Amino acid sequence: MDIVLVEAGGGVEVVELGGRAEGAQVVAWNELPALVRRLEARRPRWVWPDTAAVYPRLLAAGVTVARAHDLRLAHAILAGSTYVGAAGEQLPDDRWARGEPVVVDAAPSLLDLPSATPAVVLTEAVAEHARQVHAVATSAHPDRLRLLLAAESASALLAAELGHRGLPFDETVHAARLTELLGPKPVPGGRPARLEALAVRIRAELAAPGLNPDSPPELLRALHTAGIEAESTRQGELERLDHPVVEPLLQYKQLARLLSANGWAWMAAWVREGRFRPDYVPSGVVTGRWATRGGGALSLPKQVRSAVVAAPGCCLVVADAAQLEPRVLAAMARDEAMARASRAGDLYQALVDAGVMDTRAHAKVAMLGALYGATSGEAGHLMPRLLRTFPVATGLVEEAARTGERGGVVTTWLGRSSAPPPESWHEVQRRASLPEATAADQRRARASARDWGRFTRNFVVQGTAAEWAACWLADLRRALTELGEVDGRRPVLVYFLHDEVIVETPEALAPAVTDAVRAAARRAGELLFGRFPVEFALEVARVRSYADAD
DNA sequence: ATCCATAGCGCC
DNA sequence: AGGGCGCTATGGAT
Repeated sequence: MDIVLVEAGGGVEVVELGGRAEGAQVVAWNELPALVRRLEARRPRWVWPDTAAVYPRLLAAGVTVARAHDLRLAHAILAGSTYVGAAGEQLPDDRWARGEPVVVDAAPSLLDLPSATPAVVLTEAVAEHARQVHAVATSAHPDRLRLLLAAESASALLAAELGHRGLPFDETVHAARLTELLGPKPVPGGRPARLEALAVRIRAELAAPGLNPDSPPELLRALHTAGIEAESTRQGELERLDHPVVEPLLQYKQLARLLSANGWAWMAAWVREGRFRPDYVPSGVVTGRWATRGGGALSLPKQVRSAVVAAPGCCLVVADAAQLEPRVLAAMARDEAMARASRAGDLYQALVDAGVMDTRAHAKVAMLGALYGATSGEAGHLMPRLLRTFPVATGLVEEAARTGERGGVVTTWLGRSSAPPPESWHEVQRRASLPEATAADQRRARASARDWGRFTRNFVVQGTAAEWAACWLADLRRALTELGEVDGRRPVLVYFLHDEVIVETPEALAPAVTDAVRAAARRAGELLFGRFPVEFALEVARVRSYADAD
């Protein structure tokens, strides 16, 4: 059963599609939670313009829903997908994908406040939904697209739930860590004591009294003045220098980074009542990965993870998919040899055991090089062996690269297509083919063609890996609701990071959660790739603190 | 005062 | 000359 829900005026309009109920119900926002709770018992799919605009308000009222169809996210996928044929032309209105108002209910008066969320009349939402259903049904892969849209919408629900629930975060632990490393919390705008002490040493070593080590240009000039030849102030380059300033400078940079990215100000802004609540943006990345807005949740440094501690009586089940992208590539390419390696557990070690690579480190560099399009250095050197060993899998990414170099569009396994290159890209290519083109024009064109090729090469793998992860999440989210509760607490997802999840659970349910996480990974593999025998290995840890997970 | 690009570093 | 991001501080431009 599908129920379409749109915001209308000060409330919402709700209608059941294909149901017996005549017409739509109009309810005020404060009546909505009760209505949703009542209808949810019938396990509907909620069809709405934008999960991010509606669901947080329901969560705030204590209401969760099991299934949804996000018209905005679905539109973005379908309008660009090469799987969608002529029906795609009926999805021209990009306002759907951007979450902008599609139709405004009434002529705005001077007193109307601008709405933060799209105003869509019910008939428009119903019509858009019908267009999307038709586009899927008439596509080259209806089953894949249906799976993708379901997983995408489930991700949207989960993203709102994660933002609402937050990641358990012990401010006392983090504050103690900051004080230990940086010194006591400074006055606003001031430098912590340990950082200031390092700055003093740096200035002395470089004989640069007024130097602000936070300024890369200033620092570079000071290095030059001191007779140190460096091209940049990057860590990797500083490490190679032989000079007494290097040690305090590297320490300074590391601590300054901690202070600015995850210091006291960060904690005050993003941690409340023992929970870190970032703002997740599912599909915020072109490849379909999640992004975040504020809080930097997708780069929670290892240094900070000791403060992520489960509530009393609970523990964290931390699971991450080992070498997800190569496994995904093996499956989508139907590469039997690489699939065999995937079943060995550690895919990189399997390459060593098979005599393909001499060390695990080399195997990893070579594999990532193939996914990213490395041409030089160590990875470039190891590439020929990989091409010979896995011609099918590497052939798939090579082909994706060539498509991109020609300015073409590539598509993930479930049907997300890359955007075509911008007009400026074509312009560069055109200029190089003119009779009067210079050698520089041609060099530039070749370089930008290769750049776009590396993008499309990685897009198909990174994008399909994101699809696997979304299916994994969706199944896990559902499975966790069936595990019951202990002392009023039930297992819940609290974090997601590309190929890694954290479930906070009562201790007693941790074994069941571990099973559910593994079962969900198996099911995700089957949902995407059927019976093709690729194994999606998980590393699962049961810990009190996130820092103990690896 | 505010916007924008860059450098640098964190994560996958 | 290795893909995708977010974030902060800086410094020049407006």
